Amino acid sequence: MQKSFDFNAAPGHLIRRAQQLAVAIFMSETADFDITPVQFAILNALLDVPGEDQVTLSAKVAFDPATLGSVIGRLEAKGWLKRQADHTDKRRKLLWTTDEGERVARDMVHAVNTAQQRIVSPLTAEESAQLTALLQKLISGHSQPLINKRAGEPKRV
Amino acid sequence: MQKSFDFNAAPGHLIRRAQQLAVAIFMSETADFDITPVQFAILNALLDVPGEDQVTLSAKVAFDPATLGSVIGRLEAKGWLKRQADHTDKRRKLLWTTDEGERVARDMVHAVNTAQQRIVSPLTAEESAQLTALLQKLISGHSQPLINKRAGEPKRV
DNA sequence: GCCTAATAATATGTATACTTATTAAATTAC
DNA sequence: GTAATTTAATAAGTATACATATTATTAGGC
Repeated sequence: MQKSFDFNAAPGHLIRRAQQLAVAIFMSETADFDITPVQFAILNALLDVPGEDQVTLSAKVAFDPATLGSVIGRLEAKGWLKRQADHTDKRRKLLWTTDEGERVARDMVHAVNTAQQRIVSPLTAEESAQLTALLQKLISGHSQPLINKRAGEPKRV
Repeated sequence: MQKSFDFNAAPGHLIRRAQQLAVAIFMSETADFDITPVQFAILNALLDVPGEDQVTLSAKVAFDPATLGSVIGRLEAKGWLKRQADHTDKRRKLLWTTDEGERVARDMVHAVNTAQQRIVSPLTAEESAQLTALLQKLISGHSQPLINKRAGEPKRV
């Protein structure tokens, strides 16, 4: 009772633990595919919009562009994705899934869905829908500072 | 509409984004202290139970023990925490905050509370309480597989 | 049209996060 | 009471995650 700060009631702590669980469940459900949640997200996004550049993709799946580069490098090494220079704008590199990458992503969808269900399995269907709605509201409410994070923060010199 | 998998409705994706936001908000609120959420959690836990060993502490704040070791190393380097061998059980190392570590942790409590409020600021008070309750239920519902993760998972050979 | 701004990608460095392996010490099995 | 098991901590390796810096290229200001 003399706690300086109660972690069990702190949203930040609860979210961190939920994230731990979600990743662990995802990894156990997709163990046969040797892939991470982040890698699947990229592959999946490219199924919808093939030939996207890295910056646009990073915004869509909410990744840091610097991190995305290394993740893409691993996906390329696995042969699931290809990088190709844009002839119109030589700074950009466009991304495509390979045939195998596409096959793997589609084969995984069932396991990914199972993982999502397992994550919320302690909740009732109604509670699960509530949680989703609350998280969506929380995220969209912060979308401004996320997008313009750097511009909004004063530089410490 | 031809999405293979809809991330915007997937709990795993929403939780990951919430975690991103929570960390970013924590870091911006506590920028003056040069500390991370994880480091504060450890310091704070030691205020309540000084002289705890790393394994017990890692279970309490839900960290991987291997990760905890490196985090503690950084806290020790900053002079906020001390490691001391247990004379009864020489395998164990007991942890104490230093005077400065304790002072920093207490000075931070206000900023940490502000961060927690900012995280849920897009929600009403009622929604925020709902989210907390749902996350708590989700986490406690998974606590068994978390604690006995290795024992519960069949080894792939 | 040229010089400056901004942008895409990469590189670098720090900090989680987890797995597996290793080492030292304690516990248990017998 | 010694051997096998278990445990605490550390080490090594991979994968996010982000800030900052660098490089190449494009766009804008004039």
